[in-house]
Amino acid sequence: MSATKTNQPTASRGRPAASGERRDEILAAALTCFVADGFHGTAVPQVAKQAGIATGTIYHYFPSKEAMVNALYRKWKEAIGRRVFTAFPPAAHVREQFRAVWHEMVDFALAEPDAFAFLELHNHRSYLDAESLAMENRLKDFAALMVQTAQKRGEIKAGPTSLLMELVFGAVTGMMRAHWDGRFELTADTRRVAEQACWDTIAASPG
Amino acid sequence: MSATKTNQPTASRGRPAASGERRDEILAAALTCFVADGFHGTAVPQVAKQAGIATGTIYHYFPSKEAMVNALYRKWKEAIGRRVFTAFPPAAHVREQFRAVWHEMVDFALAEPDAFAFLELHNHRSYLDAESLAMENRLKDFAALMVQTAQKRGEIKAGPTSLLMELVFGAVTGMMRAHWDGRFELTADTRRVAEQACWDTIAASPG
DNA sequence: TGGGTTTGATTGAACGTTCATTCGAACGCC
DNA sequence: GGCGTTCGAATGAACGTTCAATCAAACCCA
Repeated sequence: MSATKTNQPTASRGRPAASGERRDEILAAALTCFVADGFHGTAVPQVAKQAGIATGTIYHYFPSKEAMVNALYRKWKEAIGRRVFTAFPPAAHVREQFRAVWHEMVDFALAEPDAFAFLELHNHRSYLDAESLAMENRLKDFAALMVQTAQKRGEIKAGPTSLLMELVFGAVTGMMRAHWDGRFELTADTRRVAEQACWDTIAASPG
Repeated sequence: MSATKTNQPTASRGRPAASGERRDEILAAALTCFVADGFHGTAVPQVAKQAGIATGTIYHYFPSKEAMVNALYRKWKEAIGRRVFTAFPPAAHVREQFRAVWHEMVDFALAEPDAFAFLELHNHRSYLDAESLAMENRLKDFAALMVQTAQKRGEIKAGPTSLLMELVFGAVTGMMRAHWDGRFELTADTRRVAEQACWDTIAASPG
């Protein structure tokens, strides 16, 4: 009948998880919570509960809640970046390059809806650090190169490269949001229409 | 030497503000805070400080923080809705209707950047009530009617009406975000290019 | 191989802080 | 004088974070 302020043993502990596995479980739980309630709207114990672990364990893997959200952001920003970069056909015509990148992005969004929603549907500025924000630009610089090259050839509209890119990024984001909200269904046919529509956005005017 | 737990008088109080004025001041302060830090990232005393009033005064005008954010959302969603509806030329050709609506939205975004950013750049689902969310749909139903009519005439691409609308809404949102992030400048020329690009998104394919 | 030791992952109660909200006193105006 | 408005300290719940205790596994030397 110890009345000490220390904890009493209740369940199994001390068993280490396979390396890196526990960390990923925490990030997965955090993703679910952040997508539902946002960063500030999610409590750390809530993430722990979602992951099925104790609150303290989170701090064994991340020094702070902020470090955790930054790790999560980088993980998925890197994932989508690698996918797009890998799918990019350097030798193909711009129209083909665009199609490949566009479908890769949508494939990613459909395969990892929470990750896509977290990356694109939230305002991260108040808690992401400089390095995390820099990753965003690396992806966009790559896309800018593709667009700029095609602009010089007259295959894509003249005007600020960033404008054209953001119009398409924004369109895809809006499309995915509406799809998840159930405002329309994203069938193979619909995808084809949407891809063509996005290309028409930046394609050199028909005259 | 009163050691009571009540407060001592320090500054002027009790002076009533003109009717409705104080309420608007609070909403303006809340908008600034919510855009910067998000709803959950903003403390009520922070809003009070921004408004230059005491914390308690906020609760004279709003029963809770949640009621406040809902009032803010409705105020600006109604404002942009009224502007778009007023600017809409019912007798004009679809191309002209689209141009009018598009520029009205961008005008609003430039005139009220915080309001636009708050409405479109944040994920509201966790704190908006049903009535607030319903306002969103009323605006979109109106736009859907314009698009659907033109689709039947073959002036706009075939496909889910919502898809085409969301592509354009998303594109405009992405464009404004990039503009405010300083990724390009939104000059009169750029606006013209962007408007045409958005029209090309939904316009019936050149063939 | 076996018994003692070290390692480090895990726990959850506790801590100090901050949050949304309350409330009684103070104030200006009718 | 009383009513509507304003104030800001008080309140208790919830927050992010800490940490001593715990135990399973890995390790070590016989």
